[in-house]
Amino acid sequence: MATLGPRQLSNGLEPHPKRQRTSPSPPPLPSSQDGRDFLNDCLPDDDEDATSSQPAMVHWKRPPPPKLDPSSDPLVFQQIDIDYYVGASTVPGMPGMGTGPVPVLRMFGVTSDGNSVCSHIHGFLPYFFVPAPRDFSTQHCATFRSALNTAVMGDLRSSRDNIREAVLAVEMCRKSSIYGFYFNEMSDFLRVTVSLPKLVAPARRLVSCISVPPFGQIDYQVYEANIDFEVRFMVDTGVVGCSWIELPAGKYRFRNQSQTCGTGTLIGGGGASEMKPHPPVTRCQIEVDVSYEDFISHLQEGEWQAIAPVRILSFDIECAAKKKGAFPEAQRDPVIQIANVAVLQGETEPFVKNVFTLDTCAPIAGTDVRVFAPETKLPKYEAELRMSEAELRKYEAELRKYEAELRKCETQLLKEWAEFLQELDPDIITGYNIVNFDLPYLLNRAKALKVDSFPYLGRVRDSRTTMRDSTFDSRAYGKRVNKIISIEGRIQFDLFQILLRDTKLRSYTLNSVSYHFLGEQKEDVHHSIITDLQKGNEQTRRRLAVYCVKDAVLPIRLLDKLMCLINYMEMARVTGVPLAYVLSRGQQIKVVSQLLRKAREKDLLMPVHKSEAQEEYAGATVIEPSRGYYNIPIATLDFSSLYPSIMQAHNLCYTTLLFKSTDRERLTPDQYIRTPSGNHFVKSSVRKGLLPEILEDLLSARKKAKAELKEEKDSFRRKVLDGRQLALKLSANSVYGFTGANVGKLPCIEISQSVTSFGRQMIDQSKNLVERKYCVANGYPFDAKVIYGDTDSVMVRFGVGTVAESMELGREAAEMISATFPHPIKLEFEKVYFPYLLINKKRYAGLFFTRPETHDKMDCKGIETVRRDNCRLVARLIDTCLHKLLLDRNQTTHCVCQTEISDPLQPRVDISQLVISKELTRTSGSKEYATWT
DNA sequence: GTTTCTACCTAA
DNA sequence: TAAGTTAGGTAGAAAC
Repeated sequence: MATLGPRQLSNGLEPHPKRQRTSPSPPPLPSSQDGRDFLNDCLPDDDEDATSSQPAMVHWKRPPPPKLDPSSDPLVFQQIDIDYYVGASTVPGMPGMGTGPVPVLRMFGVTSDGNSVCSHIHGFLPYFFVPAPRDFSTQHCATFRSALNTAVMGDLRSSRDNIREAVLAVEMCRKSSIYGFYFNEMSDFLRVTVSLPKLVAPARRLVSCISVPPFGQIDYQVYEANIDFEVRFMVDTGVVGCSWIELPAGKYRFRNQSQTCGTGTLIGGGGASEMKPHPPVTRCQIEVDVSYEDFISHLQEGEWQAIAPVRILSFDIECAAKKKGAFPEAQRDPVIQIANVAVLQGETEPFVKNVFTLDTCAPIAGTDVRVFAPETKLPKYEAELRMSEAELRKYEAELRKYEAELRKCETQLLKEWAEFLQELDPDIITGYNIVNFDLPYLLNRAKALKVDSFPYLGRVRDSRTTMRDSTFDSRAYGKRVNKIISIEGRIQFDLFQILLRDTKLRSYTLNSVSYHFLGEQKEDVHHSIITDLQKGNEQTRRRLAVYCVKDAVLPIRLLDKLMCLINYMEMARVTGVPLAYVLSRGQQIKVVSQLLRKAREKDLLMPVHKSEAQEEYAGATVIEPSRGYYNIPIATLDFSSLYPSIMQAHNLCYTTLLFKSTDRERLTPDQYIRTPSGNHFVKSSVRKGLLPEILEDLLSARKKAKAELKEEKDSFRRKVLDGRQLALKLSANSVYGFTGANVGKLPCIEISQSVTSFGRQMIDQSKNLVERKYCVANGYPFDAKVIYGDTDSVMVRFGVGTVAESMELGREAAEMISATFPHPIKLEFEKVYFPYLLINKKRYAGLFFTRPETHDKMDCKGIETVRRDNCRLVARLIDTCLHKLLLDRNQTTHCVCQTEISDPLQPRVDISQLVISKELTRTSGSKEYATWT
């Protein structure tokens, strides 16, 4: 699938009419302190074309959409956002027709030619299940529906919003619960369909309150009543996040290409009643209607793995506080600049680079400067003492006039920026902290200036962009307070939030992040001088604009380097959730999405979990460390993907869990297992668990990523592939976490405690096996000893003196031990540490060898050097100590240490006793000093 | 002056 | 509403 190049983009497009080139030949760029023009690195110069009246970076409209004939041409696009709205019923032959408002799903996406698409999807309705009462039959469905409908409608009272029917259908079906093994037997369930997603909650609550004769009131366990509507839809229609969607010819209907769809066929089957086409409601180039039963979601194979030429806009704003150095307030302080950079996914050069400036600004090479300047100039201010009263009054009047004009300019700037955004029509909006700063500031500022046309940044024309606060509290990510900004159809891909989620850095300023990932500093304009630069002249404002543009360029470059978009799209595809979920939600929803898909294939239902206080359960073993400095090689053996492999090997799943001893009695002993924690599960020969299947999928995807990693030469792309395989591993690991999630969608302590109990048993067994085999009694020169181990690893001192010998024994031992465990459990030799400093549980360091010749790196775990809750100086000091201890063993320091390390096997040096008194840490100039004892 | 609890962060 | 897990080190405050 070819991506769209800039050449095609500009084809036939006029430059933006409002744009005025500020100068035909830009003056020289200002230089940074070291004399190097730091911007040349990222801003391509278009000087060669300086005399042209159509400079680069001004064509931002999308290519014109092709003329499609819906009766013969399919419409194919990559969907990037899915949501729903409540609208009037439009599709004939669907349940709920004519009963009032119905939910309509919406897919936003991009075609391979770079056209934006919105597809309204009709006819899909929310539902949930309850077990059918004993002796229930189809003839009872109507009574049941009516009783529940009455209850829900009564519950709605004043908030009915024209809803005429709440419960649309009650049907019988054969299903089984996912939770527990019931001999593969199906039983009768009732599928309750309601007219709107928001009615699921009251219906689910009231279903246990109604009395349906002759069954009476029943306290139902409800199933799948807690599934997000989008996820429900995607699971049922086989759509995964960011998949390619094909609307076959004859199955969809245009809203905005009246010239090509004059007599389009009706959606939902050849009824005689010709429908009037709906007018378009979005700003997408192609807007269509389709039935939820009539589209194809392509599996991510072959050409359907491609990524459409998605438009990414990065922007950054500058605002100037009235008071120097104060934090700007949108109520009072103006937005003085907005820089915008746009690229197509897959390309490195931006096709738009501009900056909106309040007041004049000198030209910047390669950047379209759009000036919003007042006619009058800022009046010259002389020191008060020198001005006469008349002069002062005149000055103040001029100042007021100037400021009023400036306000008008700012209003215009905001207005035109919103228009620019709509014309550019980005699929992805990025930047640095845009969600919690730039966007709220712009929205608040537009409100303060009464720019009524501003807060319409989404793709739905009349839908206002709104803001609200939300808190995200998870044990894994901690508590986070964020703004939620509604920009329908565009994904807010805030790089700051992404880095906060995916990385653990000491500092998250754009500057330090750029340095960390791009090896490049951005020279910060300190916020205290922004106001002065703005109050200066067109050159000082230009300087500010250059920084502003750079702040918009950097997120794009970071996004590209870290391959964030691709990785997130991959994650959405693998786990099946919408792209936006990967950014804004936790791990659980991904597991739920996968679980629901697998369950659906087998007619299994997920119960709604009633949250009650869960018991705590035991986790992993940490082998008591034999603390010390080891001057001989230590081999490390690891179980790869321990918990996932345990779940696979022992078929641990909701669907294989045996609750009652009476159930076990119906099985032969070879049909089930007892886990070390005393729980029982049927073997895969009886029924294969869903969780093991999901894990197989994830781990095979990981294998693929690792294979690609092996082929990849570019070091940064290697890191990215490494990141992907790590993400898949994390996803696989979170399957275990999901079953143990205390406040979760479906915790199952039997599974999680069985997993950890197997793990404990395995690490014990590995320790025993290796120590029992590699001993003097068996003819080996030394008694091997496991000096440490944590969860899935054992560190073995074989006693041999060389890395090569240690590796040889390590490989052999790993193979020997692996053979004692069922597939796919595998203990692998991973590395040798030599020398190795074992300080404490979860605190150690060593030189890391994967080949006998040279060490790969110095590996530090849990020590101050890798922790972020101490000052950098402490980390550096400890790092130096570790270098001296591990690397310069025969240097001066060695002597210092040597007095304490007489016998390498007898620990003397305990680095944890190096106490650093942080109070004595001080800073002088650019250097830090520490006093330590 | 010791023990206990809490916050924070990391290992796996 | 939605939020992966337990084990465990270290530092400093609070409790005894």
